[in-house]
Amino acid sequence: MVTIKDVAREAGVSPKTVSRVVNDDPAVNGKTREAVAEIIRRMHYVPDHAARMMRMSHSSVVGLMTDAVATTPYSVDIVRGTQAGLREQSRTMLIANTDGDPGQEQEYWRVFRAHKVAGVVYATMYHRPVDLGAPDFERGIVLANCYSARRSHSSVVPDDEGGGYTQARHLIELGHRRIGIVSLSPVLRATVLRGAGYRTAFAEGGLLYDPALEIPGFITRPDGGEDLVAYDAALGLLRRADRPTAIICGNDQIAVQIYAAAAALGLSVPDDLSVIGFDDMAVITRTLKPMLTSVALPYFEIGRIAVDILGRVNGEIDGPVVPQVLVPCPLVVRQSCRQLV
Amino acid sequence: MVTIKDVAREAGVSPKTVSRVVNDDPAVNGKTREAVAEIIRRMHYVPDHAARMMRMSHSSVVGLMTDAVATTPYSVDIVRGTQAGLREQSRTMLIANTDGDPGQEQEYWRVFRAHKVAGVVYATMYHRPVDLGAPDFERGIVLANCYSARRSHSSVVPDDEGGGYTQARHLIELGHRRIGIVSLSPVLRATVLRGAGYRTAFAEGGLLYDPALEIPGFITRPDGGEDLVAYDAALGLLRRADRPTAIICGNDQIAVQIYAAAAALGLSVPDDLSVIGFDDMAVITRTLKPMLTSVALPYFEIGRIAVDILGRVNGEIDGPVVPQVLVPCPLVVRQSCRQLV
DNA sequence: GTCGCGTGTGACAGCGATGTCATCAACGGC
DNA sequence: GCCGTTGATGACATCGCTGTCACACGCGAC
Repeated sequence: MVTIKDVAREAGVSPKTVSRVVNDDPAVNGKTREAVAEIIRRMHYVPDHAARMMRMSHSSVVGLMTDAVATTPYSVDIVRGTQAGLREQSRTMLIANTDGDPGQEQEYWRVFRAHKVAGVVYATMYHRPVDLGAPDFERGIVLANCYSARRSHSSVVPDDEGGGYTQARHLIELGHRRIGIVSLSPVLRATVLRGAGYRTAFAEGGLLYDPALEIPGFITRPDGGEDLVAYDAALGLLRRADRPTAIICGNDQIAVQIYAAAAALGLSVPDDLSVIGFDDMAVITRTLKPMLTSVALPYFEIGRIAVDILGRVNGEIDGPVVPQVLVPCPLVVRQSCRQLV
Repeated sequence: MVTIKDVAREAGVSPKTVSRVVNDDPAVNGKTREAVAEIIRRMHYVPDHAARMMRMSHSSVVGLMTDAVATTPYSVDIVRGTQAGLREQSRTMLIANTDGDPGQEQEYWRVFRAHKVAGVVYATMYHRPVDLGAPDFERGIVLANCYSARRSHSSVVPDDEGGGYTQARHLIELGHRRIGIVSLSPVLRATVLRGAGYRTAFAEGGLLYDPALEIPGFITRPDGGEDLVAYDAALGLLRRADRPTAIICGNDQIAVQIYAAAAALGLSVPDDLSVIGFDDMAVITRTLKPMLTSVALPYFEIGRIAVDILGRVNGEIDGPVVPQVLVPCPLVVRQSCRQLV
């Protein structure tokens, strides 16, 4: 390994001067700076992170602690967003996947402490409350896609209520008056919040919210697993005499089954039935025929913003430390919803 | 921060003894060990990674360099597998996403050098050749889901040919004799390899390979993007007088469109048409009605094995350094293929 | 009593970087 | 010609940890 001393010797200056050049200290003569910089390039000198970190007693690495985010298709974009945010700060990311196991989580908190990470983004796969169990960790922690019931940390979460409102509003604007809903498991926070959004939009549009038209598309089994029953839910809705002209889905997977149910009944999307998804998972929305209109979960943005907030919490970036950021869920219009005359 | 000296003072021993306890050096009296360990627990002492790394001049962190793996639903499992492998070695992972930009990649090689990472897993989203452009990096590098055309590094790749063989073989064993293929873009290596697999299985089963029955489901646009045209491809196949009884898909997204095309023609899966996918993306395979039989891309295993090979390359794990590992693609049987009488 | 040996422990140096403070040359003002 | 100031550079200590080597002690062999 080539060290600062090697460079210093080669350049005929002291190590401290090389250090100054590396760190853009203005108190270096232009000529010296040039010469040293050239030698650094030539020798491929890269300052040792460990030594630097030791001297400066904090690292340029941020920890990303997740239950399963980094490893499931649903919310990987949080990772991408986090990484993008960190890149702007020339930082890197140490990633820890706990698989939801508290033992592993405990272990990784130790790792993060050992690495003196500059902060931690704590992300979850589902939008839900978390309890961090007071890890004795001195640097900032920001929650992404989750929030602290005790309000102990700042959080960045999707605006599920707004997302639900957007879904319903879009259909209402297209002229739909009978709207069915095939929702996520009722135990999820997202379901509750979006339900509130639906009602607001319905009320605004002068529609009545009819509980008979809302059916869960997922049911949670006693063992914690989930069964996707959207197909049957959709059949139930579509066989009614007063068949809805549009269906709001709790996520894009539900939409897949609704397409199938509609096809089975000889109904065409969007001519006979409009469908709007949630999540905007490219793999599904762009694969279905016709392509699925959906409301996006802004995971990339969530990650990015979490990093920003983390900077504020640590006082490295100017700006207020807000307790919670609601990130809007934008509408992505494709071909699955039709304007009623 | 509580340091080794703090612990030493508290325990009334020298820092070196504390160090011995932390590192399980047997040359410590049982009583001393107990006492020191207790104090360590009580004070929440965590050895400083930077200092340790500096002293020992290598890190317990492995770099994961990817083009987009960490951030796309397709191949995130490589990340999970890598992490799982590292966990067994009590290591952690520094993650770098280049978005395919050589400038970023260059930058991250520097970061990895600065961190003195113990090695690098270089993973790509698609199975393809790569040219690492000789980064002056001293520790081991293992390629995951890609390989070096110049054979300069060990690689771990999916056995696409075997996967193709498995798809075809499964259908043949179920009695199918006319099998259509809706493949990935012909420019992909996977397409070529799987094609070879199909032919082998066809030959074994005494079937003729009919080029008219193989149609691309994706086409690559001049701008590099891809268009999913599997729906039309499927219609073409299914409207033939000598309609195939089964279709092999290049991936699971293609299967979605084939389901749709079949439904449009009033054909039922699997009664009138058997469909077998590739990739085994849970979001799709378990969402379709009926659930999709597919051949899995063993991304998790690839990541895991890559870490193992990395250990061998670095001489930390016993075992031969093989130039390439082909990881089998297992068949996952669900409900989309039917036995012909 | 001396020696050798094994066991447990500590003193000390040094890994590579940087903060602090000292040094030194050049220069303008008196 | 002297002094204070400014600008550029270097000497040195230090961050937390561990490898090396030395030392102290107890014990058995001669």
